[in-house]
Amino acid sequence: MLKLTKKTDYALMAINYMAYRKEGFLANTRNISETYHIPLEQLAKILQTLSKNGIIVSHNGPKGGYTLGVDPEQFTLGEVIRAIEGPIQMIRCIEGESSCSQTEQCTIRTPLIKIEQQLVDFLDNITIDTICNENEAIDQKKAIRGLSNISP
Amino acid sequence: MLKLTKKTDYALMAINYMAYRKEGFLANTRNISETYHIPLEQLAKILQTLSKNGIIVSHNGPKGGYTLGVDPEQFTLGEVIRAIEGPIQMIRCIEGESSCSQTEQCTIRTPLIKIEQQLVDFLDNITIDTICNENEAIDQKKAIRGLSNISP
DNA sequence: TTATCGCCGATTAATTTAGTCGGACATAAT
DNA sequence: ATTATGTCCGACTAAATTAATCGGCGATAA
Ligand code: FES
Ligand code: FES
Repeated sequence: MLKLTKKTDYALMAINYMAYRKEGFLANTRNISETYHIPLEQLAKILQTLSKNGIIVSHNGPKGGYTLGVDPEQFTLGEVIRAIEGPIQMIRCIEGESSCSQTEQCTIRTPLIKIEQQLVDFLDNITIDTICNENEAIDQKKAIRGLSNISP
Repeated sequence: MLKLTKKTDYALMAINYMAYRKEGFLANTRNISETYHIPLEQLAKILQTLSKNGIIVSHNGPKGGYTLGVDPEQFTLGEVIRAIEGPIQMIRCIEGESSCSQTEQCTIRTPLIKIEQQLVDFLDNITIDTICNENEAIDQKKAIRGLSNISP
């Protein structure tokens, strides 16, 4: 049903949690886990993946945690999905690898690849702030914007 | 990974098989199954579902089979997906039913529903002929169009 | 030097998707 | 009428994917 994975859900929540925070704020796994009732161990894994992909930045040791590593207004939903779930693919039979028994006579593959590309473009045009904007952090955001508008 | 189900794949292949056929042509499950190497029993199920949704029309008895029940230039990919896989939903937590343990404090649900709606609109604007056009049936199609162009 | 954090591989459990089985009903041809 | 060939339908098993857990390591601020 073209569903996003629960992992992606969690990832987006975590990113949202970190977005538009004060300089120096560190989000740790436990806090996020408790805030959203996400299983700790699983969230840890997800954050590690995000970190490995540079989407968030890790700070080790006690009082450590994570910081958002990208600009919510530049970074897109498509990239988050790819980081967590791997490449976006509507069709399952990729050229070369793991071809299904239909690959030879499949008539719908080529046209679906084009549609898939449009889907990817669509997701790559949805910035993270579209998702983060609808909650309380919006106030902080406005404050930040107000500041940066002083020196145009 | 926003993947389409194999069932949908099969459904699209079958629809493609039936599209732009001569008046009176009946496609039977066995033929389609052998042409594309789709497991017979499974294809049968899929065709029954399509039939129940009016996408194809069934003709019982020997020499029976199926006929396309919709206009490939009017009918969309979104409707096929819905017929086979149920409603398109990126997010898994639907209001009321089966709420996950995050529903209460989930910050990403509302914005994702909007994005999901855009996705649905996108799929509802892709007509079946976009998928069927890229193969040999195109000749037949042109012939049909040529005929109908005689009397504008 | 220790308690608190992130890091990682492997494993198990749950859910979803794929494919199968067995038997009913419809009908055209013999 | 009987038969062969087709659709129809529910329940079932198998495979694949996703969700969640476990156990132990490494970094570092207090
Ligand atoms: S179903 Fe595998 S290539 Fe189309
Ligand atoms: S994860 Fe269930 S509502 Fe968002």
